[in-house]
Amino acid sequence: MAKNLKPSMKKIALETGVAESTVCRILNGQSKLYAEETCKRVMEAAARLKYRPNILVKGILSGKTRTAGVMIPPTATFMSKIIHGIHDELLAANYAMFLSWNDKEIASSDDDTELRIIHQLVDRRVDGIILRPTNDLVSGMYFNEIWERKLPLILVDRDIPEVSTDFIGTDDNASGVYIASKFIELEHHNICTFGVGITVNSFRERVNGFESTLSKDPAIRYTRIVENDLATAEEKLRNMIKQKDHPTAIFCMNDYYAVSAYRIIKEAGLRIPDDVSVFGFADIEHAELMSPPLTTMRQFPYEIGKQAAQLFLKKIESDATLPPVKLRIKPEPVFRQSLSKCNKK
Amino acid sequence: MAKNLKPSMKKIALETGVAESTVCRILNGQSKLYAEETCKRVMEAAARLKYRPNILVKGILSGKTRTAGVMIPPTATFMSKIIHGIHDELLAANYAMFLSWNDKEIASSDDDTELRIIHQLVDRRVDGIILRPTNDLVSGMYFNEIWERKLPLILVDRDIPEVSTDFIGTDDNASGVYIASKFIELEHHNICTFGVGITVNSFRERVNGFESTLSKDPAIRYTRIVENDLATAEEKLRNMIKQKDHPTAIFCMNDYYAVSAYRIIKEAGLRIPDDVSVFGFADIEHAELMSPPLTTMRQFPYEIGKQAAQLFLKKIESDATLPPVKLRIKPEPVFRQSLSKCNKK
DNA sequence: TTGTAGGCGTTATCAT
DNA sequence: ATGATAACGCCTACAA
Repeated sequence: MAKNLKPSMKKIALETGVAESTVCRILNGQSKLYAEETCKRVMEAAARLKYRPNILVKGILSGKTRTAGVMIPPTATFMSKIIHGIHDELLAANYAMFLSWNDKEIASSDDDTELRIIHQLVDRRVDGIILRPTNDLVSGMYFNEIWERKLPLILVDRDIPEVSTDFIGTDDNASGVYIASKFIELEHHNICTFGVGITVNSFRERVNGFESTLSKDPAIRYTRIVENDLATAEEKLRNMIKQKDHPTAIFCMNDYYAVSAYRIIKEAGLRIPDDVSVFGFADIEHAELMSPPLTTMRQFPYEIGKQAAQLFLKKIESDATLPPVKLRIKPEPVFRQSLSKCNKK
Repeated sequence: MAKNLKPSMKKIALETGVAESTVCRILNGQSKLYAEETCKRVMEAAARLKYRPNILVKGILSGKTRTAGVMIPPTATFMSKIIHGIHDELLAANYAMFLSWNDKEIASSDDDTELRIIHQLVDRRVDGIILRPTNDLVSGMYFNEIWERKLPLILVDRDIPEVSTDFIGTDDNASGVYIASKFIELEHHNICTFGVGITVNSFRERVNGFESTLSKDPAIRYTRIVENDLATAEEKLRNMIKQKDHPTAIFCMNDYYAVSAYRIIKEAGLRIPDDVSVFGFADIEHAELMSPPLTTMRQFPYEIGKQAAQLFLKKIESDATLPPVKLRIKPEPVFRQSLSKCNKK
């Protein structure tokens, strides 16, 4: 009977006795060209067969799939919110989103996950890619696969400095400056940073802004604890905090490290903020529930996602090669109870 | 010069002076059929042109895109973990994942987001769909679009009872039974539930198991507070808790409602668990940080996701129509400090 | 107002 | 050991 199994224009054409091109034009809104009677028959058949266009074909023909490849792990709320922003913006523009990621922290040379994912995306002819670099040592290797194909690439949250790509994230440097100024304003003179992963650009920027501000005041004693792994960092902080002249103010590279710092400070029998002030970064949910509630910087992940997707769409829909955009959204301090004026000496 | 802009088999064929079908076979691992020299030339050209196969075409030809449509909002950690499980399993099988969702709670009739998303997926010819129903009133409408095309559909977290589809989730009924038994064991005689959204099947199951167990003991006084909106539910609980004979044990439909219950109990000047015991559901992160730390049921979202994806793959890769699977993973109680023996009377 | 023909990139089939 | 051809579903020129 019906030769073709799946609904297609050909099948509609066969059933209605018109040419495929007729079906095509009617279904694509050029019905005014045709006799009302023909249109009706075609539309009716399409509805009856539950016809849906095959976008894969359009993709082949036009080279545009209205699809974005997104490589961001939804492992923390912060990241999920970025994805959320991207998603909403893409959906509004009727784009679909592939989501995939490699959540392994360490870049073992035999792990080709990133490459496999990029190939999955390229082979499906996504129009571009939005990704959050894991750290700047690894990711670079795979970027070639993207650039070689001249696919728009938008980085979020973490920039890769050596490379001129579009980037949407937080103004980390300014944040570091802000927090340092705050510590100075509160008369702290013995200060340290605490965190893991200096190969992550956002952390580096925070530290840079922070240190450059502190260094203006020669009376300040400063120690940087940003190690390659948490255990080492914790060990260092534990040792410092035991000393009589321990730091009175700690800038934690993010709120998770602040949780860790809290524990170390409390174990040493010190109080927050009376003995040690703590400033976090990111404003994760339980920052508010910590005791005392953590003072931290609130970022705008949903907004970052939205902006990233908007830029993505702009890049795609203008054929011209636009110069790379770097957008750093200013975070907002959230003052709670982990910060006070220096009580010491 | 090179006529075609993008790398393709045709282009490789042109550059190397062989036929397209030759290129095709060599690139698909049938090189032993050919002269070494030819293979080398073709491979070299492919590498030089950075050739990547166009999977869209394979999709058209084979009807298989190695792609899943996933409709789950990564709005809570629980859901992100489900997505994580699905992702890992799909990636291992070299499937790609479209992710999209409608996070509007209320089903306004002019909101066609769900339908639009399903069309996005269908039009891109996904091999099947994994989704978490928002509630059983709404989603049904759109399922037709999926069934009509005989696409495998796997439900996660929330089943839709009237419908015989594959489902992977938590054993909610057994959980309700368990918690009720626990309350009875702790000699509570005045008990209530607290939550929002009885049109959500998982909640209904929890309540069913809970109530059916309680009803075996006629000495127990029981009130169900499961309303259509949070404000109403809170109002009811607030009123109850003020009474002299307030409930001494509350089963919250999930941990978020437990947060709300905690506040109401504390505002009434009562202590947890001395005056009122609270049992949550889901084990969200800050359950542990609440004061007192919340006793709750831990679910296994990552596992749910993995199982869902495995089932998805099984459905797709066997042509036969398998009977629907319903898998309910048993959650695990996590005892912390919000639960105690009844002190009253 | 409608139809025909060719092509997009790949593969399977049937030659040579 | 290699080529030619048709087909997948859709679209665009170019007829008629």
